[in-house]
Amino acid sequence: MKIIYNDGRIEECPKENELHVIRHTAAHIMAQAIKRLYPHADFAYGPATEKGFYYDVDLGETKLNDDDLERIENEMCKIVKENLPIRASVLPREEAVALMESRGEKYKIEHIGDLDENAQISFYTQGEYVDMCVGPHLCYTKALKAFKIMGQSGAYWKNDKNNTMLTRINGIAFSSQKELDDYLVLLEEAQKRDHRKIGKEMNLFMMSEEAPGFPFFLPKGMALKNALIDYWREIHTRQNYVEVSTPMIMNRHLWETSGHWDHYKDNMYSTVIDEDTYCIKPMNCPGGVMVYASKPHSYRELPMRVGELGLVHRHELKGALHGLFRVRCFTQDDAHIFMRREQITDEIISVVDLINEVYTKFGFKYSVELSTRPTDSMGSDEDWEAATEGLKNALTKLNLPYTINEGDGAFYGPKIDFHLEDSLGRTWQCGTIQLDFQMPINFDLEYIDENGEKQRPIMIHRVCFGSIERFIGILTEHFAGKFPVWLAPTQAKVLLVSEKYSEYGNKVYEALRKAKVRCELDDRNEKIGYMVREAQVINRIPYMLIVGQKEAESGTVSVRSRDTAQTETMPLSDFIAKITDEINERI
RNA sequence: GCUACUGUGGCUCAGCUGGUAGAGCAGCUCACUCGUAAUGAGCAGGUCGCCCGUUCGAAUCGGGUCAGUAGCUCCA
Repeated sequence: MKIIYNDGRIEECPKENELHVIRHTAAHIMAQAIKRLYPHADFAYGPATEKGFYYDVDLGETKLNDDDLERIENEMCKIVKENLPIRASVLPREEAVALMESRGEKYKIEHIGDLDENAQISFYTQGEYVDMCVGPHLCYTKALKAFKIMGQSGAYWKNDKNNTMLTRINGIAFSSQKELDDYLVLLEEAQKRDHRKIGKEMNLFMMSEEAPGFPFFLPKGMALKNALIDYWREIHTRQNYVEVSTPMIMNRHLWETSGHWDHYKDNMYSTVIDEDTYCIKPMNCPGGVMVYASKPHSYRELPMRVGELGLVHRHELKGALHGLFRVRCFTQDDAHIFMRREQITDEIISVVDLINEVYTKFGFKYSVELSTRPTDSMGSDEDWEAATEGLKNALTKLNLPYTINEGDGAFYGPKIDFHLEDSLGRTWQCGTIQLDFQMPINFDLEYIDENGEKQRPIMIHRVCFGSIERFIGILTEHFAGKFPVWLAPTQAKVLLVSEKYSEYGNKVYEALRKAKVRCELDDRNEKIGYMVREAQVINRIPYMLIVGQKEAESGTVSVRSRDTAQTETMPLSDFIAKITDEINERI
């Protein structure tokens, strides 16, 4: 595949850049199509992305509907057919501005203003269309083989909500029609794993118009959540964490001390009690801090690891809500670690190890970000510097690759964030480790050192799952609802071949219950195929125990596996031993 | 909060240009007592998210509002 660079060179495209160039050219061709249909369109940015491409365009008062998008796509096809040559050119700054002015491209002019003074400003031309762009691009419009417009949305100029709202039209492009078709099939498959859909099918959770963003956990979802919590308690006890529970509602005064009132009040729910303002906790830290402050501490107690499964409420913008991924109330598997300065690196390493252990257990791939000081924050530059260095040191020591997310830290400290992918490849922050020098100052926390002197502890705020709700969403999509036995809401279901065997079926069911297996009995007058389908396909139950004459006579069960659809007949006691082993796999 | 779109029985959906709703699944009842991805028949279930308006008449048109979807902004 030949491509043209902005200095006019035409060369073979490195394989790894092909898709990017194809998508970037697709963006230009789309812009050209838009300009033909809407001559008043002003273009902003139109990059290739990881999945496709988009162009942000100012259409003034014009609103687009689906038919309009189809028209744009058709016009793109025409441009491809016209097989226009794509040419590059470079202009000095003034001429570049003049050219863009003559074409009424105000965003491009503003863009030139943002560029380095000596920057070469290059343009790509195809037919009547000219775009300011560094390239490279395909050499002919016909070289674009496969693309599709996927939708539109609003987007702010320069991603700043104080700027004009532009129309973002996004699409996907591939090097062949087959790859495009494959991708669309993949998308369909991914949608089948959507936790909102599976959550409904499996009766895990529900939402109500009466409580937007506040999920209801149904019995099945609660079983899953509790299994996850059991696991969490086991590993945290092993790591010498203790657990507390602190109040959901506390006086506004406390939130002023912690700094939440100043930095976070737009996201906090509050209420009036006896003429005083009380806030519903958006975070657990002040509670944890109060527990620490409730008595004096010796350096011998440090590091002190205090866990709390805290239900927090945050007023998130309604447009941001998304199934279990973005909700207004969620359970944080929180912990606050109080420690001495010299313990920072070791503690962070041990928390990273723990998070890694958990994610590895589920087979998750994750990415790590280091988020630094935001504009709206508190504390001295030195403390922020030291805290950020502390996190960096730990990451370096662990040899963990990470990217830096400038200005995305918490208002009280920098953080290491762990991101997990959903079925569509969108990433969601789950685990986070935040180093905090501020809260101990605000609450005047101290411990007595080996010389009998008062010292200020440092705090870590950390979560593994992040939000149990979000984590369950990720888990659901990761496993497509086919949870491992130890997590599955229902682990085994007894299916009767006919009512005649209900006595033996009940015996099997009771034996399973006694063995602490989460189980059900299907004694409806239905064909076995019907019950199997429901248990395996809809409810995704790991084991179906088919019970009929044969089994009743021999004291066995026919075990059908959800994952292999194979059946194996074994004595009931053998099955109980087998499933008990699998339930214990969580440890 | 912003942009576009969507909103019909528990679930998935049909209902063309306005004449007061239809299917499949699930549920219930009955028959069949059945061996591993849907047995058959019958019954019941909706003032079409909500409010206002246009009209002789609105699930269908207009406005508002609430909720949801995709993305933006923001965030676990």
